This record gives sequence, C-alpha cells and structure tokens, in this order.
Amino acid sequence: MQIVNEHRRKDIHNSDIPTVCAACEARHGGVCGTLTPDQLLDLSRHSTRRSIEPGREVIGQGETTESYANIIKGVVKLSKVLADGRQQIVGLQFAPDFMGRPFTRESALTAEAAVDTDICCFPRTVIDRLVAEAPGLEHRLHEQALKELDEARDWMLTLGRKTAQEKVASFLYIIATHIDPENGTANEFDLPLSRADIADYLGLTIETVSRQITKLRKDNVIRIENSRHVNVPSLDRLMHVAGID
Amino acid sequence: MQIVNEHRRKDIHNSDIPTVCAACEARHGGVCGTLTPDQLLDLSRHSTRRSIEPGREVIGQGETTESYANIIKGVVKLSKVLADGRQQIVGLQFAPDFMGRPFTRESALTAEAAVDTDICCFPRTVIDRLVAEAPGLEHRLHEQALKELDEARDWMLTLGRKTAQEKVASFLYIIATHIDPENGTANEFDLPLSRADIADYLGLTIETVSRQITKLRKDNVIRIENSRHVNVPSLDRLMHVAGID
DNA sequence: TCGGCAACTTGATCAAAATCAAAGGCGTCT
DNA sequence: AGACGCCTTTGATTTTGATCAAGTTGCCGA
Repeated sequence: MQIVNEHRRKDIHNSDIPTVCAACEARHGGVCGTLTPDQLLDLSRHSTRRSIEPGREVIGQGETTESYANIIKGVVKLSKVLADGRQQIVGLQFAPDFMGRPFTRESALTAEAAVDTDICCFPRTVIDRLVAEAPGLEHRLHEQALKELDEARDWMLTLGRKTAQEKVASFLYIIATHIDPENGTANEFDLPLSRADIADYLGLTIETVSRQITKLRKDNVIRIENSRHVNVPSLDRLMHVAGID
Repeated sequence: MQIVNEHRRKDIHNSDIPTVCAACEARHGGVCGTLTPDQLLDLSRHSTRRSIEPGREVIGQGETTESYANIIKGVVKLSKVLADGRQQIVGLQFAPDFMGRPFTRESALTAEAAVDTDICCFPRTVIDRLVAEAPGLEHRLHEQALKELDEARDWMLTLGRKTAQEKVASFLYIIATHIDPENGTANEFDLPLSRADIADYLGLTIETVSRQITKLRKDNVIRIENSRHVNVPSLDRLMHVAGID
C-alpha cells in the first residue's frame, strides 16, 4: 500500500495535466491522471462538488449508485450491517481516493463521511463513457480495485487473528499512514473516527477499544489529548505492538 | 455473488468461442470469453496444465508471480500469516475462477490447493501482451477483482461481527453455493477444507469449529458422514442460522 | 456559569471461545 | 490383524473480550 501511494504521487507530478480539473480539485489524485485534456475538460464540466458533515450518508446500502466521486478532503467509512443491527466497517477511504462501484448498479455498502468531507462527484454516465473511449481509465480503476482488495485482505488477517490490543494498534497504524498521504506517515494526528466507529472497524465493543487505548497510553506507546488527538513517539514500537513484522 | 455467477454462465453460453482453448479446458470460464479466435489460439499455445495435490503451494507469500492461471478443477486457498505463525485464509477460489495478481510483481498471499486441483497457467508476459491489445480482457480482469473485493468485504462482516455458530453456517453456505457453480447451489457436497483450514478461514480454533459443526448436526441443520460429506436439508434454515437475511 | 447531553472511561460480572488434555475414528503400512 | 499417525471429537478449565452499570469529561447552548 506504500507502493501504491508512491505510484499515485508520481502520476500526479510527472503528468502534464492541465488545471481544468481545478474546478473540483480532483487533479490532486483520483482518476484524472489518465485522461486527455479534452476528456478532463469534459469531466470537469459534469462534476459537482459536495460537502458532507460527519455521519451523513454518501450512498446507502442497496441504493443505486448514480455517481462516482473523488474524495477531495476527509475520510469516508464503508460499512455493512446485519439484519439485527450489528455493523462492520469494511473499508476506509481517504483523500484522494476514488470512490465508486464500477459495473455494478447496486451498492452492497453504505458510505458515510467520518469527518467533514468534500467530494467531487461525476455522474456514472460520464465515467462510463470515458471508460469506453479511454482504456487507461479502466486500468486506473482496476488498480484502485486491486489496492482496495489488498487492503481488505490485510484487514481480514487483523479481524480474524489479532488480539484486541493488536487490533487497536493496527488501526492507529493505518490512520498514521493514510491520514495525510502527501506527507507520508504522520506521528501526530487527529483520529477521524469515534470510539464507536473504531469498534465497528475492529470488530470489538466501545469499552474494549477504550480500555486498549488506555493500555497503549499507560505503556507509553501513544500519547493522547482530547481523546481524539494522538501522538506516536515511535512508529516501530506501534508496529511491533500491532503484530506487523 | 449470485449475480456474478449468473453473468459468468451467460458469458460462456452466449459467446461463440472456438474450442482451441480446449487444450486446457479453460473455455469453461476464466478469461477466455473476451478474446478473438487468434488470441485464444495464441494463449492456448503458451498455456501449460498443472495438477496440484492438496497442501501444495501454488504461489508463495512474497514470491514473484510469474504466471496467471485458470482453475480448471478444485479449490485454492489464499492465505496470509503473521510472523508468529497465526494464519488467516483470506479467500477461496473455485473453478472456473481466474487467479493472479495483475500489475503486481509481488504476491502478498500464499496460494495453496485445498483439494486435488488442476490449473491452466499462462505466463504473465502473454497475459500482459493480450491485455495491451484486447481492452475487453482488462475489463474481464477488473470484474474479477471487483467480485473478489465484494466477497472479501462480505467475509469481513462475518469475521468481525458473527458468532462462531454463524461463522460456521456462513462457511457451509459459501461452499454450498460455490462448490459446483455450473449446477447452482448444492445441498449435498464434500467439504474441500479440513477442520484446521475451516478454522483458519473463520478466525476460530479447530475445537470450536468441531463443536459448532456438532451443534448444527444435533440441531438438524445439517447431516454429516465421514466428517467431510455434508447434506443440507434446507438452505433457508442454514442461511437463517448464518445470519444471512 | 450552569445544566444537559453525548462521548468516553472505568469497574464488576458474565459468557463465548481459547487452551489444555485426552480419547476416538479411520486409513495406511507392515 | 495390529500398530502407527493423522484428523476429529469431546471434556475440563482458563482467558479474553462482552455485557451491564456507574461515573467522568468535555462541549454547547441557555
């Protein structure tokens, strides 16, 4: 996943993308790197900017996905729920990820902003048209899907085989490495998720998450202010606690 | 996932694929549906057939992936291990799935045959060349990636939020619906995994898996012979126990 | 400055699954 | 047939994390 970020950054800097897409700032990543100037212009004309406050739903589970979107700023939770209300967050998307479910009209997920989030939406008709005429775009979407698949499988190992302590440490590691991809790994950051969200991401309860965070604090693996602001003195130590070799 | 199987079956029957690919029987699905006769011929000339006995590794974790493969027959486990040996199976692939990690030279996974398995391998150079000249092929690979992503996320819900009982029932449901996709859902089948493998797939221990299977048997949700052969009188009942609404 | 509320923490107890331990099947090799 | 080995089941006990139940903290609006 480090490699993918690296690659994405390279795309942005090396390509001579005009700033037409600046209207939605989507040039900062996402999907634009593979398009011709004309196509970019086309895309930006059809794009709309949306701001979403925390907890607001982007796409509901089972709803028809009418659009794709670049995340400009913020964090989006992708989650699934069981009939009786048990919930599992199955993925987090950070700026500048591309969101959407190509070739599927039904979204099997609920997408919800975790913090104040800005997205740039493209109608699916436009994206589908561009995919048909620009093979590079499908390649880009394919790469995104493979990246998400890798992340999902990494997380399956965490969900299935790690202890509560390791899960919480793994979560903090994920946030540290993704919250600000432009600047690499952060050793100080605000948690984009509440304790309840963290619990849903880790397959734990709120209380267990809280206790494990307290333990990490007492063990000097992290420092905490505000219950949201985290400082990680040594990433190596965090990774060790997380069971990442 | 029902939809995808449906779709795959349709592909096979509707397309007028020549039987050149018969050399490796890969025509039964996989990747061939999107190619021209010439390209199929090209592909089949470079394909090699391999038989793999249970437990044998197909691609090792961290090894370079030199080839892609269609699964002709059998089941392949995709797994990840922690430094201390804890293991998690992150995916199962059934015939006629296409296996491989496009655009990534490093495999983050170990792929291992669960039962006697036949695969048809294509060197990555050939596939990469065909992807470049046949845009439909990348589309096909992209769809496969999205299908695997959906399955991975479904499984995350199972790993994170279901009880041991629900996990085991969910596993049996997966097998019933995937073991023989040509004929739809099976209500009688042989388990392709040992208890240890099932445990690694469900994030449980062998003992817990065994106890839950015993409980399902006592509750008349399933019948068992040989500890491998399973009969499911009512799929609805199994789904209900699995927490699938 | 004071409620009031939501999010978080902490404590006590409980339950589900892990662990430890011992049999019980079943196939294979001699 | 008998002995060995592997996989599976079953039982007893322990541990981890869930549940139930108070408290804190911090934030916002009156």
